[in-house]
Amino acid sequence: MTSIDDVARATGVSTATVSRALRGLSNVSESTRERIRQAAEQLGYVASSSASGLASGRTRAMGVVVPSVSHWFYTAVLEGIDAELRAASYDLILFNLGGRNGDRERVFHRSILRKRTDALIALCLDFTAAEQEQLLLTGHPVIVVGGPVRGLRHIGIDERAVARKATEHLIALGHREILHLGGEEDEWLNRRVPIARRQGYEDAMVAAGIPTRSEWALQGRFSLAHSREAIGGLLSSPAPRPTAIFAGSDEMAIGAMLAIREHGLSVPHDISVIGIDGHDLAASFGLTTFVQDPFAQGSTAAALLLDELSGKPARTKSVHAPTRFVQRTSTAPARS
Amino acid sequence: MTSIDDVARATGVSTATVSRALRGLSNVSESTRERIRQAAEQLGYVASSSASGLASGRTRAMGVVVPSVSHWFYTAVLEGIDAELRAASYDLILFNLGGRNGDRERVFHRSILRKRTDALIALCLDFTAAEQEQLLLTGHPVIVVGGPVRGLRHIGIDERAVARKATEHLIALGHREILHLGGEEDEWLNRRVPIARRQGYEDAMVAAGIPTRSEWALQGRFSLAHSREAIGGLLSSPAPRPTAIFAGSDEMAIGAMLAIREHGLSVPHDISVIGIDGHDLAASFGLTTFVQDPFAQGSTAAALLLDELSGKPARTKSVHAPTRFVQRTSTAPARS
DNA sequence: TTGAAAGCGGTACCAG
DNA sequence: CTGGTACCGCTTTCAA
Repeated sequence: MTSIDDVARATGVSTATVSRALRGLSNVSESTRERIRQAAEQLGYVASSSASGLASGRTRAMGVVVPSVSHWFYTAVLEGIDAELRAASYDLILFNLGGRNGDRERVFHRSILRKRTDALIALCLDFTAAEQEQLLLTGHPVIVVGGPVRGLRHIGIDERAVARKATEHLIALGHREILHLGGEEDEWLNRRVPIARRQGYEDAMVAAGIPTRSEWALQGRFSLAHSREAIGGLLSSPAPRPTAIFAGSDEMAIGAMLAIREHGLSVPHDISVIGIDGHDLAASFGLTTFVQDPFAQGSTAAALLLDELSGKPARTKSVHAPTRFVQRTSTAPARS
Repeated sequence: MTSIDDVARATGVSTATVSRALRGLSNVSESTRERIRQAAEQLGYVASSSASGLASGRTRAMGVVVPSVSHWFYTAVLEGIDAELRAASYDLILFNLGGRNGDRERVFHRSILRKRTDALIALCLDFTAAEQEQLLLTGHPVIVVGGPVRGLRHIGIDERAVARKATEHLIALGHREILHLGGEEDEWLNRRVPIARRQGYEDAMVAAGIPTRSEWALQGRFSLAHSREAIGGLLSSPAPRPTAIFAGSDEMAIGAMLAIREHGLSVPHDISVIGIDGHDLAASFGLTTFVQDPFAQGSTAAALLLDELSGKPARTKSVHAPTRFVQRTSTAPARS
């Protein structure tokens, strides 16, 4: 493997100059720089990240901690982060907590703290106090994307407010029998998201003076299949039917729509459905929803950290990402 | 940041011994090892990956090159790889080529070759001769998951054979008017996958003596939305309708099913649909398909590279991953 | 079983 | 603008 010495030898300058030239530092004459560049290119020289990391204390890599990689939201954020990092030629190290059974403990200890990254982005994760302490100990800038985490700044939509607005849309259409299909309020994830969305629903109901019924709080576990089953079960039962459903995510909303159609009912004629997210599939299903832009959230977060790494002052406060209401064909006025 | 010297000082042994003890090498007495372990734990010491990488020549990280991260197949493979790496406490560095406009060139040069990884897994990518050469130059073991690449070993299903079997299923049901909804045969991806799937379709048709029609080769671009539109367009036109559709992926198949239903037709009564993949959504839509297991493919690939890194002899030949036929409700006998 | 010391391949400070 | 040269923090012979 060709090293910096080879390049130095080939060009007749010192390794110090080669290093400076190749990194684009200013104090190198253009002619030397060009000569060095050519030699490096010709020899196929690429600096070892271990060596430069050790010497400079900067790894030029960013860590991204995700609860899983197979959900629309996570992958979209990941793409956004990646786009930004790629532009800055930073590498992306993926720390997958691996769902509920991939022990966080070890991932945390072995990898994240291994000084392999200059900064960290966490997706929709809640951290224990101990974990947060460890994170701060690394001295790396950290930011959370997706769900608020006490003690850490984050960027994400105002979950509760958006959920409220979505529910209000249904209420404004004259619906009062509104079911809430919620995500799992589970410990290993950031439970604050599904909780906030449920609360937004309740806010709207309370404000409109509509009583909520416990049997109309269904669990869709953020999954299309589970939601389909849950709503299917309801429709098969003799229980009273809602005239509208507010789902805590588009995937759940679509699952509900499938179930409704399978029962020979029509969306929105018999039951209106609204979601939150702006999932890829939403348009294909004609789902009315509040669209958020996870790609932008990811790239914003990455850009922010990159800025800090290059010396700009840190912004410690959290940011609310925008959402946009998109009316499609899954919601309609309640039949009187 | 606590370094190995701190631990050495705290325990009164040399850094060499600390290093050996913490890495579990055999030539350290159990008592010393335990003492060192405790001190390390207590001080919160974690070895710097840059330093150990530089000294040992091993980074304990694996690179994964993906064309994008937001498709079912890629994320599933990624999860599989990750599970394996996590178990071996290897880190995963994600190299996202970023679709068609994220310049591969730079990603390749700057990152992959930066000696940041010990091995490389490429998903469904075709490489130029130059790229392959660079890969080999790194001296790292490489494997491809998903689509065959000339010159590199790979693990993936037998695309052509599976496509043929899927089509034969339709033929066996008495269908002759079979449309093929194919993926994009695009340069920046591994075009061999969609091509092989189309060829499998043609193989089956030819073998059954059924002429193929050019107007029944539609482009679904591996996307649900595009497929829905393509099939929707066909059904809106006065063109003759097929009695069955073989889609080159489940996502495309589902798009087709949506379009068919939107046109007031029934699946499978009016049109049968079959896919390939075993996508998460397939079950919810009752899609008959050939299921593959990308998670397993990913973990197999990772395990194989890990083995080689730990000295086991390399297996240079490619492997065909298994598929499983799953009959659901989207296919039925042709009406006579 | 343990220690001493020479690197690993760059970076960055200090001279010139 | 360029060169000399201590490190960076760990691994790995080689000796003891």
